[in-house]
Amino acid sequence: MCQQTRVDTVIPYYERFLKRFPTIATLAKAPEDDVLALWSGLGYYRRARLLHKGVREVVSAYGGAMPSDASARLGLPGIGRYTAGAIGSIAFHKEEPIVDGNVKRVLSRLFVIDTPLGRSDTENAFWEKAQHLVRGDRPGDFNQAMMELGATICTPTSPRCDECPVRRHCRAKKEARVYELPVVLAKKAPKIVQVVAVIARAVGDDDAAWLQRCDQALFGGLWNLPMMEGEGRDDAQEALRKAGLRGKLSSRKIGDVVHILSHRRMHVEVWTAVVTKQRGTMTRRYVRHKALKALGVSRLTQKLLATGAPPSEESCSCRSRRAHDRAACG
DNA sequence: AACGCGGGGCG
DNA sequence: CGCCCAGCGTT
Repeated sequence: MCQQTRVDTVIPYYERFLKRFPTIATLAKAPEDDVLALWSGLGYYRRARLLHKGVREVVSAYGGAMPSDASARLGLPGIGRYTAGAIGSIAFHKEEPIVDGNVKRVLSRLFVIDTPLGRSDTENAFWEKAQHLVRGDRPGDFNQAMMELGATICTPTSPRCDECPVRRHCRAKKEARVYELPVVLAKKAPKIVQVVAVIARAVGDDDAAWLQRCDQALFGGLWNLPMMEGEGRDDAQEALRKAGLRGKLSSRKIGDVVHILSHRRMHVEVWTAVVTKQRGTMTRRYVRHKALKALGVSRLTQKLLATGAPPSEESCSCRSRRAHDRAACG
């Protein structure tokens, strides 16, 4: 969960997740929908799918116990250098390094590593330094201390060098280059995408909306509304058709939603439709609002569904459940 | 060696 | 509004 996501954001998800899946066995046994349901809103949903896949492999290939061997760990889905090192150093007390965003900042300053982040030579330099430093009988504590140092003292914009326990060893401080490190390359501007989405309800049943589980890269494994790139009524109609639905589209869009991702800026037109009743399949079906929390759903989908339901008092914990369900599905 | 992949909180 | 976060897998 902590891959590219702040610890403070993760904590409530983590608590809920471990309450529901306290062991490798329970997680391995669970359907993917259950796993994604608890991940909903956290983002980077591939992490959840890889975790699930990895845990199943731990069961099938290693008898349900995380392998202590480093290369075996690295071979598991979802486990890269960082996670392998975290497990190795913290769980197995092995002298394995950890390099995360915090550690990169600390090391780049400590040793003046001034090549750009993300470049392989730069990244290798970090791992080499970290590997060299993690010596002793408490590698887990050392690694966590490095991350903590980066999180609390050696911060991106306002480092507190006067309080830094390793200030005397810091080459960047000595050379007054702390503020120029690490070197971050300019990131590409997010691509703007115009999208139409349709909240489709069956005739005589306004309590459920048609969702389909997509497997493509964006929001893979999650349940989404019929959606496609485009704008206007014709494209909304096309989205409905592509979803395999027949029915009447609303005369106008009912709203617009802007959704910001790190690499995309999505402008979404929200339409509604009343469609002929239809049986669902494994990957597409009507979902009642109450059943929504049992499935993986992105924030975007939550926003889109909420567009048809102006918040009465509180957004989620309504007293009148039925009215809320009805409203939230358009 | 680059790039795609969410979402939120803070300056 | 921009930045960056206890990264990983794919191309």
